[in-house]
Amino acid sequence: MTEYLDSSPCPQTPASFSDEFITGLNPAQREAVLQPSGPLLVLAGAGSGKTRLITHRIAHLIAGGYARPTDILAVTFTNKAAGEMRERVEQLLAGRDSATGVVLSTFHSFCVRVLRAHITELGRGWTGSFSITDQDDSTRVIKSILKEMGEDDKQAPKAVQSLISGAKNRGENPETYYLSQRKSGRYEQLAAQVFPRYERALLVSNALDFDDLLLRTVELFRSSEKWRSRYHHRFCHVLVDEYQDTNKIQYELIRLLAAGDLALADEPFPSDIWDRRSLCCVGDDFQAIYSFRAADFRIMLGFARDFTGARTIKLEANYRSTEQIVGAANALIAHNKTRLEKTLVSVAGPGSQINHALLEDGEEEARFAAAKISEHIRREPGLKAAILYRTNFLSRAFEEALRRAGLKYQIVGGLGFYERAEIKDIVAYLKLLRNEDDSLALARIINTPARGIGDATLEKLEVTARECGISTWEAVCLALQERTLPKRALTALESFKALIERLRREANHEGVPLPDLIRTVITETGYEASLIKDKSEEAFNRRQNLGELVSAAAAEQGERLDDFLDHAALVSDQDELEGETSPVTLMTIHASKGLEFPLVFVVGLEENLLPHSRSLGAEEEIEEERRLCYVALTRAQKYLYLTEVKERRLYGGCNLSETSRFIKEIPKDLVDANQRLRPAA
DNA sequence: GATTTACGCCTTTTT
DNA sequence: GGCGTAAATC
Repeated sequence: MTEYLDSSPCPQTPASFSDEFITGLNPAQREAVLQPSGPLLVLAGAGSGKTRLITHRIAHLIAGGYARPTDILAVTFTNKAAGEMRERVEQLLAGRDSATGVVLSTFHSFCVRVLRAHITELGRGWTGSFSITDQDDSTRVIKSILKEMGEDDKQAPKAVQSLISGAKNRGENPETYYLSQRKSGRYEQLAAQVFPRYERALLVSNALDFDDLLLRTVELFRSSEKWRSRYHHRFCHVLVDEYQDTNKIQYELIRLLAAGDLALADEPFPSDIWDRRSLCCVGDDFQAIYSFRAADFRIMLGFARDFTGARTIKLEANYRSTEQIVGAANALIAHNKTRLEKTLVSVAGPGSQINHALLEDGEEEARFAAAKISEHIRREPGLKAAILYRTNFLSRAFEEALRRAGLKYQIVGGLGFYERAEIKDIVAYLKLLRNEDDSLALARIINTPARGIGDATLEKLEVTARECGISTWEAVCLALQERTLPKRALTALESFKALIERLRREANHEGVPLPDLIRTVITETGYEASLIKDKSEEAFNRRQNLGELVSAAAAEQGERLDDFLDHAALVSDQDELEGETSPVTLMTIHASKGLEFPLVFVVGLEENLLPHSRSLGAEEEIEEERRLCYVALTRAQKYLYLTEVKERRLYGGCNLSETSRFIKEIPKDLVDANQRLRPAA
């Protein structure tokens, strides 16, 4: 585990002025790059060169002598964004300085590193080998707590999980949440009851959920003067990407890093704290589409108030899209009340009109898209297209139509590699090897493959564990000692325990390469044998996936088990979207943020779909849907098609559709509404 | 303890 | 209309 803290405090006076990294930038971008100290908010409109700005700023800080690479922390929301930025900074500095020391990571992986090094000092019982619990597992824990409480509502686990997650991201703890929820709805009351038990369950498992990663890091910095000040002094230059998507905890973390001790008091910071440091937050309130995940773009709107002396720079030149597309997006977003003043101007020049088509039904809509894409590609070979929709179930019809049209496509979303059952199983074994108290991992694999330890046995072990306040693994050891279970169960448990201990010795043995360890786990546990026995095609695929897991471990030369597990927990499907080789990409609008395509279809532009029926309540929700539509439109570079349907089939039934209000908010003169599906050739 | 059948669900989801 | 979970059966 690499530690962050090993360097002396930040310098420094600039060695020499360098204008090397501002050539080719527009005046607003230059201003943002050439501001080496102080708080800076950059409002970066869609397609305004945000990544360019961040990477050039980092390069300038280093090459200009304002900072050493190790003084810089840049946080993003996805591993993909972090990776791309690292690559570009390295290119910019190629041959002279190295960007290797720059800490460029996601909020979550940054926090994991900090916590692996210091979490014991929180004194709450977690150790540095804590497990990371994903959303799926955390819902599972909540489900079992609810079951114990005699609550068997099917929606409850997910609802409660999201309420608890929301509460944690707002900085609430079980006590404050309980007090604030006395008079609220059913799920809220349930959540208030589950919350403390959930927290205890994670602690006993020596596990942290995604929210904890942020929360406990903030807790550590708040409680430990030493680490707060060490990290504050270490990172004099902090950059935050997608600032509109930060939540309260992330904001608190940024404050602690930027201001150190001063962040504890609820007072404005004196301006001299910025003498040798900077905080640069980059975002676009028009693209805030994650409030359902507790992100709060009002944090960004309050930047100037929070950081006195802050400068705000707007990047309003759009290099991506034609005038028509930018015009439509501007007109649409103008209908939102809560937003900062900002008008995107296309510098890409005029293009063709936006196309709007009203089709009979979903099938015709799909055929229309496929036909138009073929037509465009015939005219401009190599053109890349995207089909964007609000909800995943819309993808089906398009897949079918694209297949028939002979167009290759890729779908973003769905099950990621590390979300597949067989991968999660093997990862669960590995987690258990590192952290024996991980009762979630243990529950997952204790009878996978089947080894005669059934639900009844596991249930008894878990009850004992709960009653004694110990982990399930400890309960297994206890049961074996006291012989408190039927003979058959004990025999099965005995050999399970021996298996895990054997594997653990293997894992702790220095010099065993990780791929070999994973191979051993796959074979020794009988996992592979059970897949070989199963003659189905699915079992075959699973074996292939496990092979990929071994290759993934082999690809990272010399990676340790700890790092591999962290990687597996924090990597997402989004990150794997590389090499857009297919001519057509299908995805939700959410997944498309940050991407661009010459040809874009935004489909299903109907009331109840976009805006979604569940968002029709409050005005704020409609505004979020409008921002979602804004994100969709601004993905397009040259050609944009908006489609809707007269009759939409939902869950078997047929529904008459109504044109989305967002279509009506786009000026008519920008739109060619006479698009028809011509009979297929 | 494993296999089958029926029931009930159906927004988005950076980590 | 299709999928995943959960009770019911062998």
